[in-house]
Amino acid sequence: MRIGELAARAGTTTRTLRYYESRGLLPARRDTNGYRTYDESDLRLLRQIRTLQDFGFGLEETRPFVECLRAGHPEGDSCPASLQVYRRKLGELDALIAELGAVREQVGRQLARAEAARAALAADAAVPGGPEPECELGGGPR
Amino acid sequence: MRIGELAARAGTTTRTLRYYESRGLLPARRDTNGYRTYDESDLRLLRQIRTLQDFGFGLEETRPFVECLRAGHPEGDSCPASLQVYRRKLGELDALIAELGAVREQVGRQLARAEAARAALAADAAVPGGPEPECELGGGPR
DNA sequence: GTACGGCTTGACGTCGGCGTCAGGGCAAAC
DNA sequence: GTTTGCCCTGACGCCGACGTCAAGCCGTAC
Repeated sequence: MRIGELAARAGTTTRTLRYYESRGLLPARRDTNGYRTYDESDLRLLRQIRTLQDFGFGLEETRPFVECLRAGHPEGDSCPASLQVYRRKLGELDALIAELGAVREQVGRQLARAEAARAALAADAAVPGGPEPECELGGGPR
Repeated sequence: MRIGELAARAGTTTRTLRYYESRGLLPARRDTNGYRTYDESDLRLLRQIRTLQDFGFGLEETRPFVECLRAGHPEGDSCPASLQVYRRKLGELDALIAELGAVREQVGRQLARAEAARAALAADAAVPGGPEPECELGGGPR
């Protein structure tokens, strides 16, 4: 099969395949007119790459999986190097999720605080004789 | 104060301040020799920007906060536009955290599966007369 | 013949937030 | 006078995974 068909079957683009080839990740045979030629095994490699990419793996991180498959192993993660990538990724994910969770909490607190401040201002404005607003925001009369 | 001092006091670089200025986020007055001049209020604006940047906000997302402060409000998040940014960010964070959590789970399952497969192979290799391995990994005959 | 779709290589563009140089000016210290 | 330190503008570099355009070849259909 040629590059367009492979791209379509993997749900990607020809540009992407040429890029992978330029990175040495998915080399192609050439037929007589210079066109790239692929077979079903290439489709498997490509799908492995795409799956990992969808997980957020960098291209280089997919290499051990691809080489594992190319070495004849039944799965891309049948090799120790692939397992190492999995483990490293899990650690990165955990760290990132923890960090994002902390940020989320911080932002949530800031929002709650700011909303409470605004609510206080509004209440002040609504109560005649209440505290004076600090600026044009509250817009209360004096 | 000049650019170097402001940068130092905010824990950032002069390059960063010039960049913010180029984006219209933190304009500077100029003294007679063309040097940028800042005051304490600029330091407040800058610290607001930096805090949000540390939270992962994009530069454009910090703009409402900066403009809020510049308008004379006591806090960068005293304005509705800032609250909107907070809320949008919370949504993005929740979505991202959920997505990363799902990925983490998937990767964790893949790792567990792959490790189990390797353990099975090792056990097979250790037990004479056990099941045959599939490839040179286990190295068994057929 | 020619029009068309698919293929080729090469190279620049994208996005954000700066880093890092190149080349030169201003002011104070020695 | 000259060295030192800070300042200026302008412009390219970076990172990743491609998108997109340019210019041209291959083969088939009309």
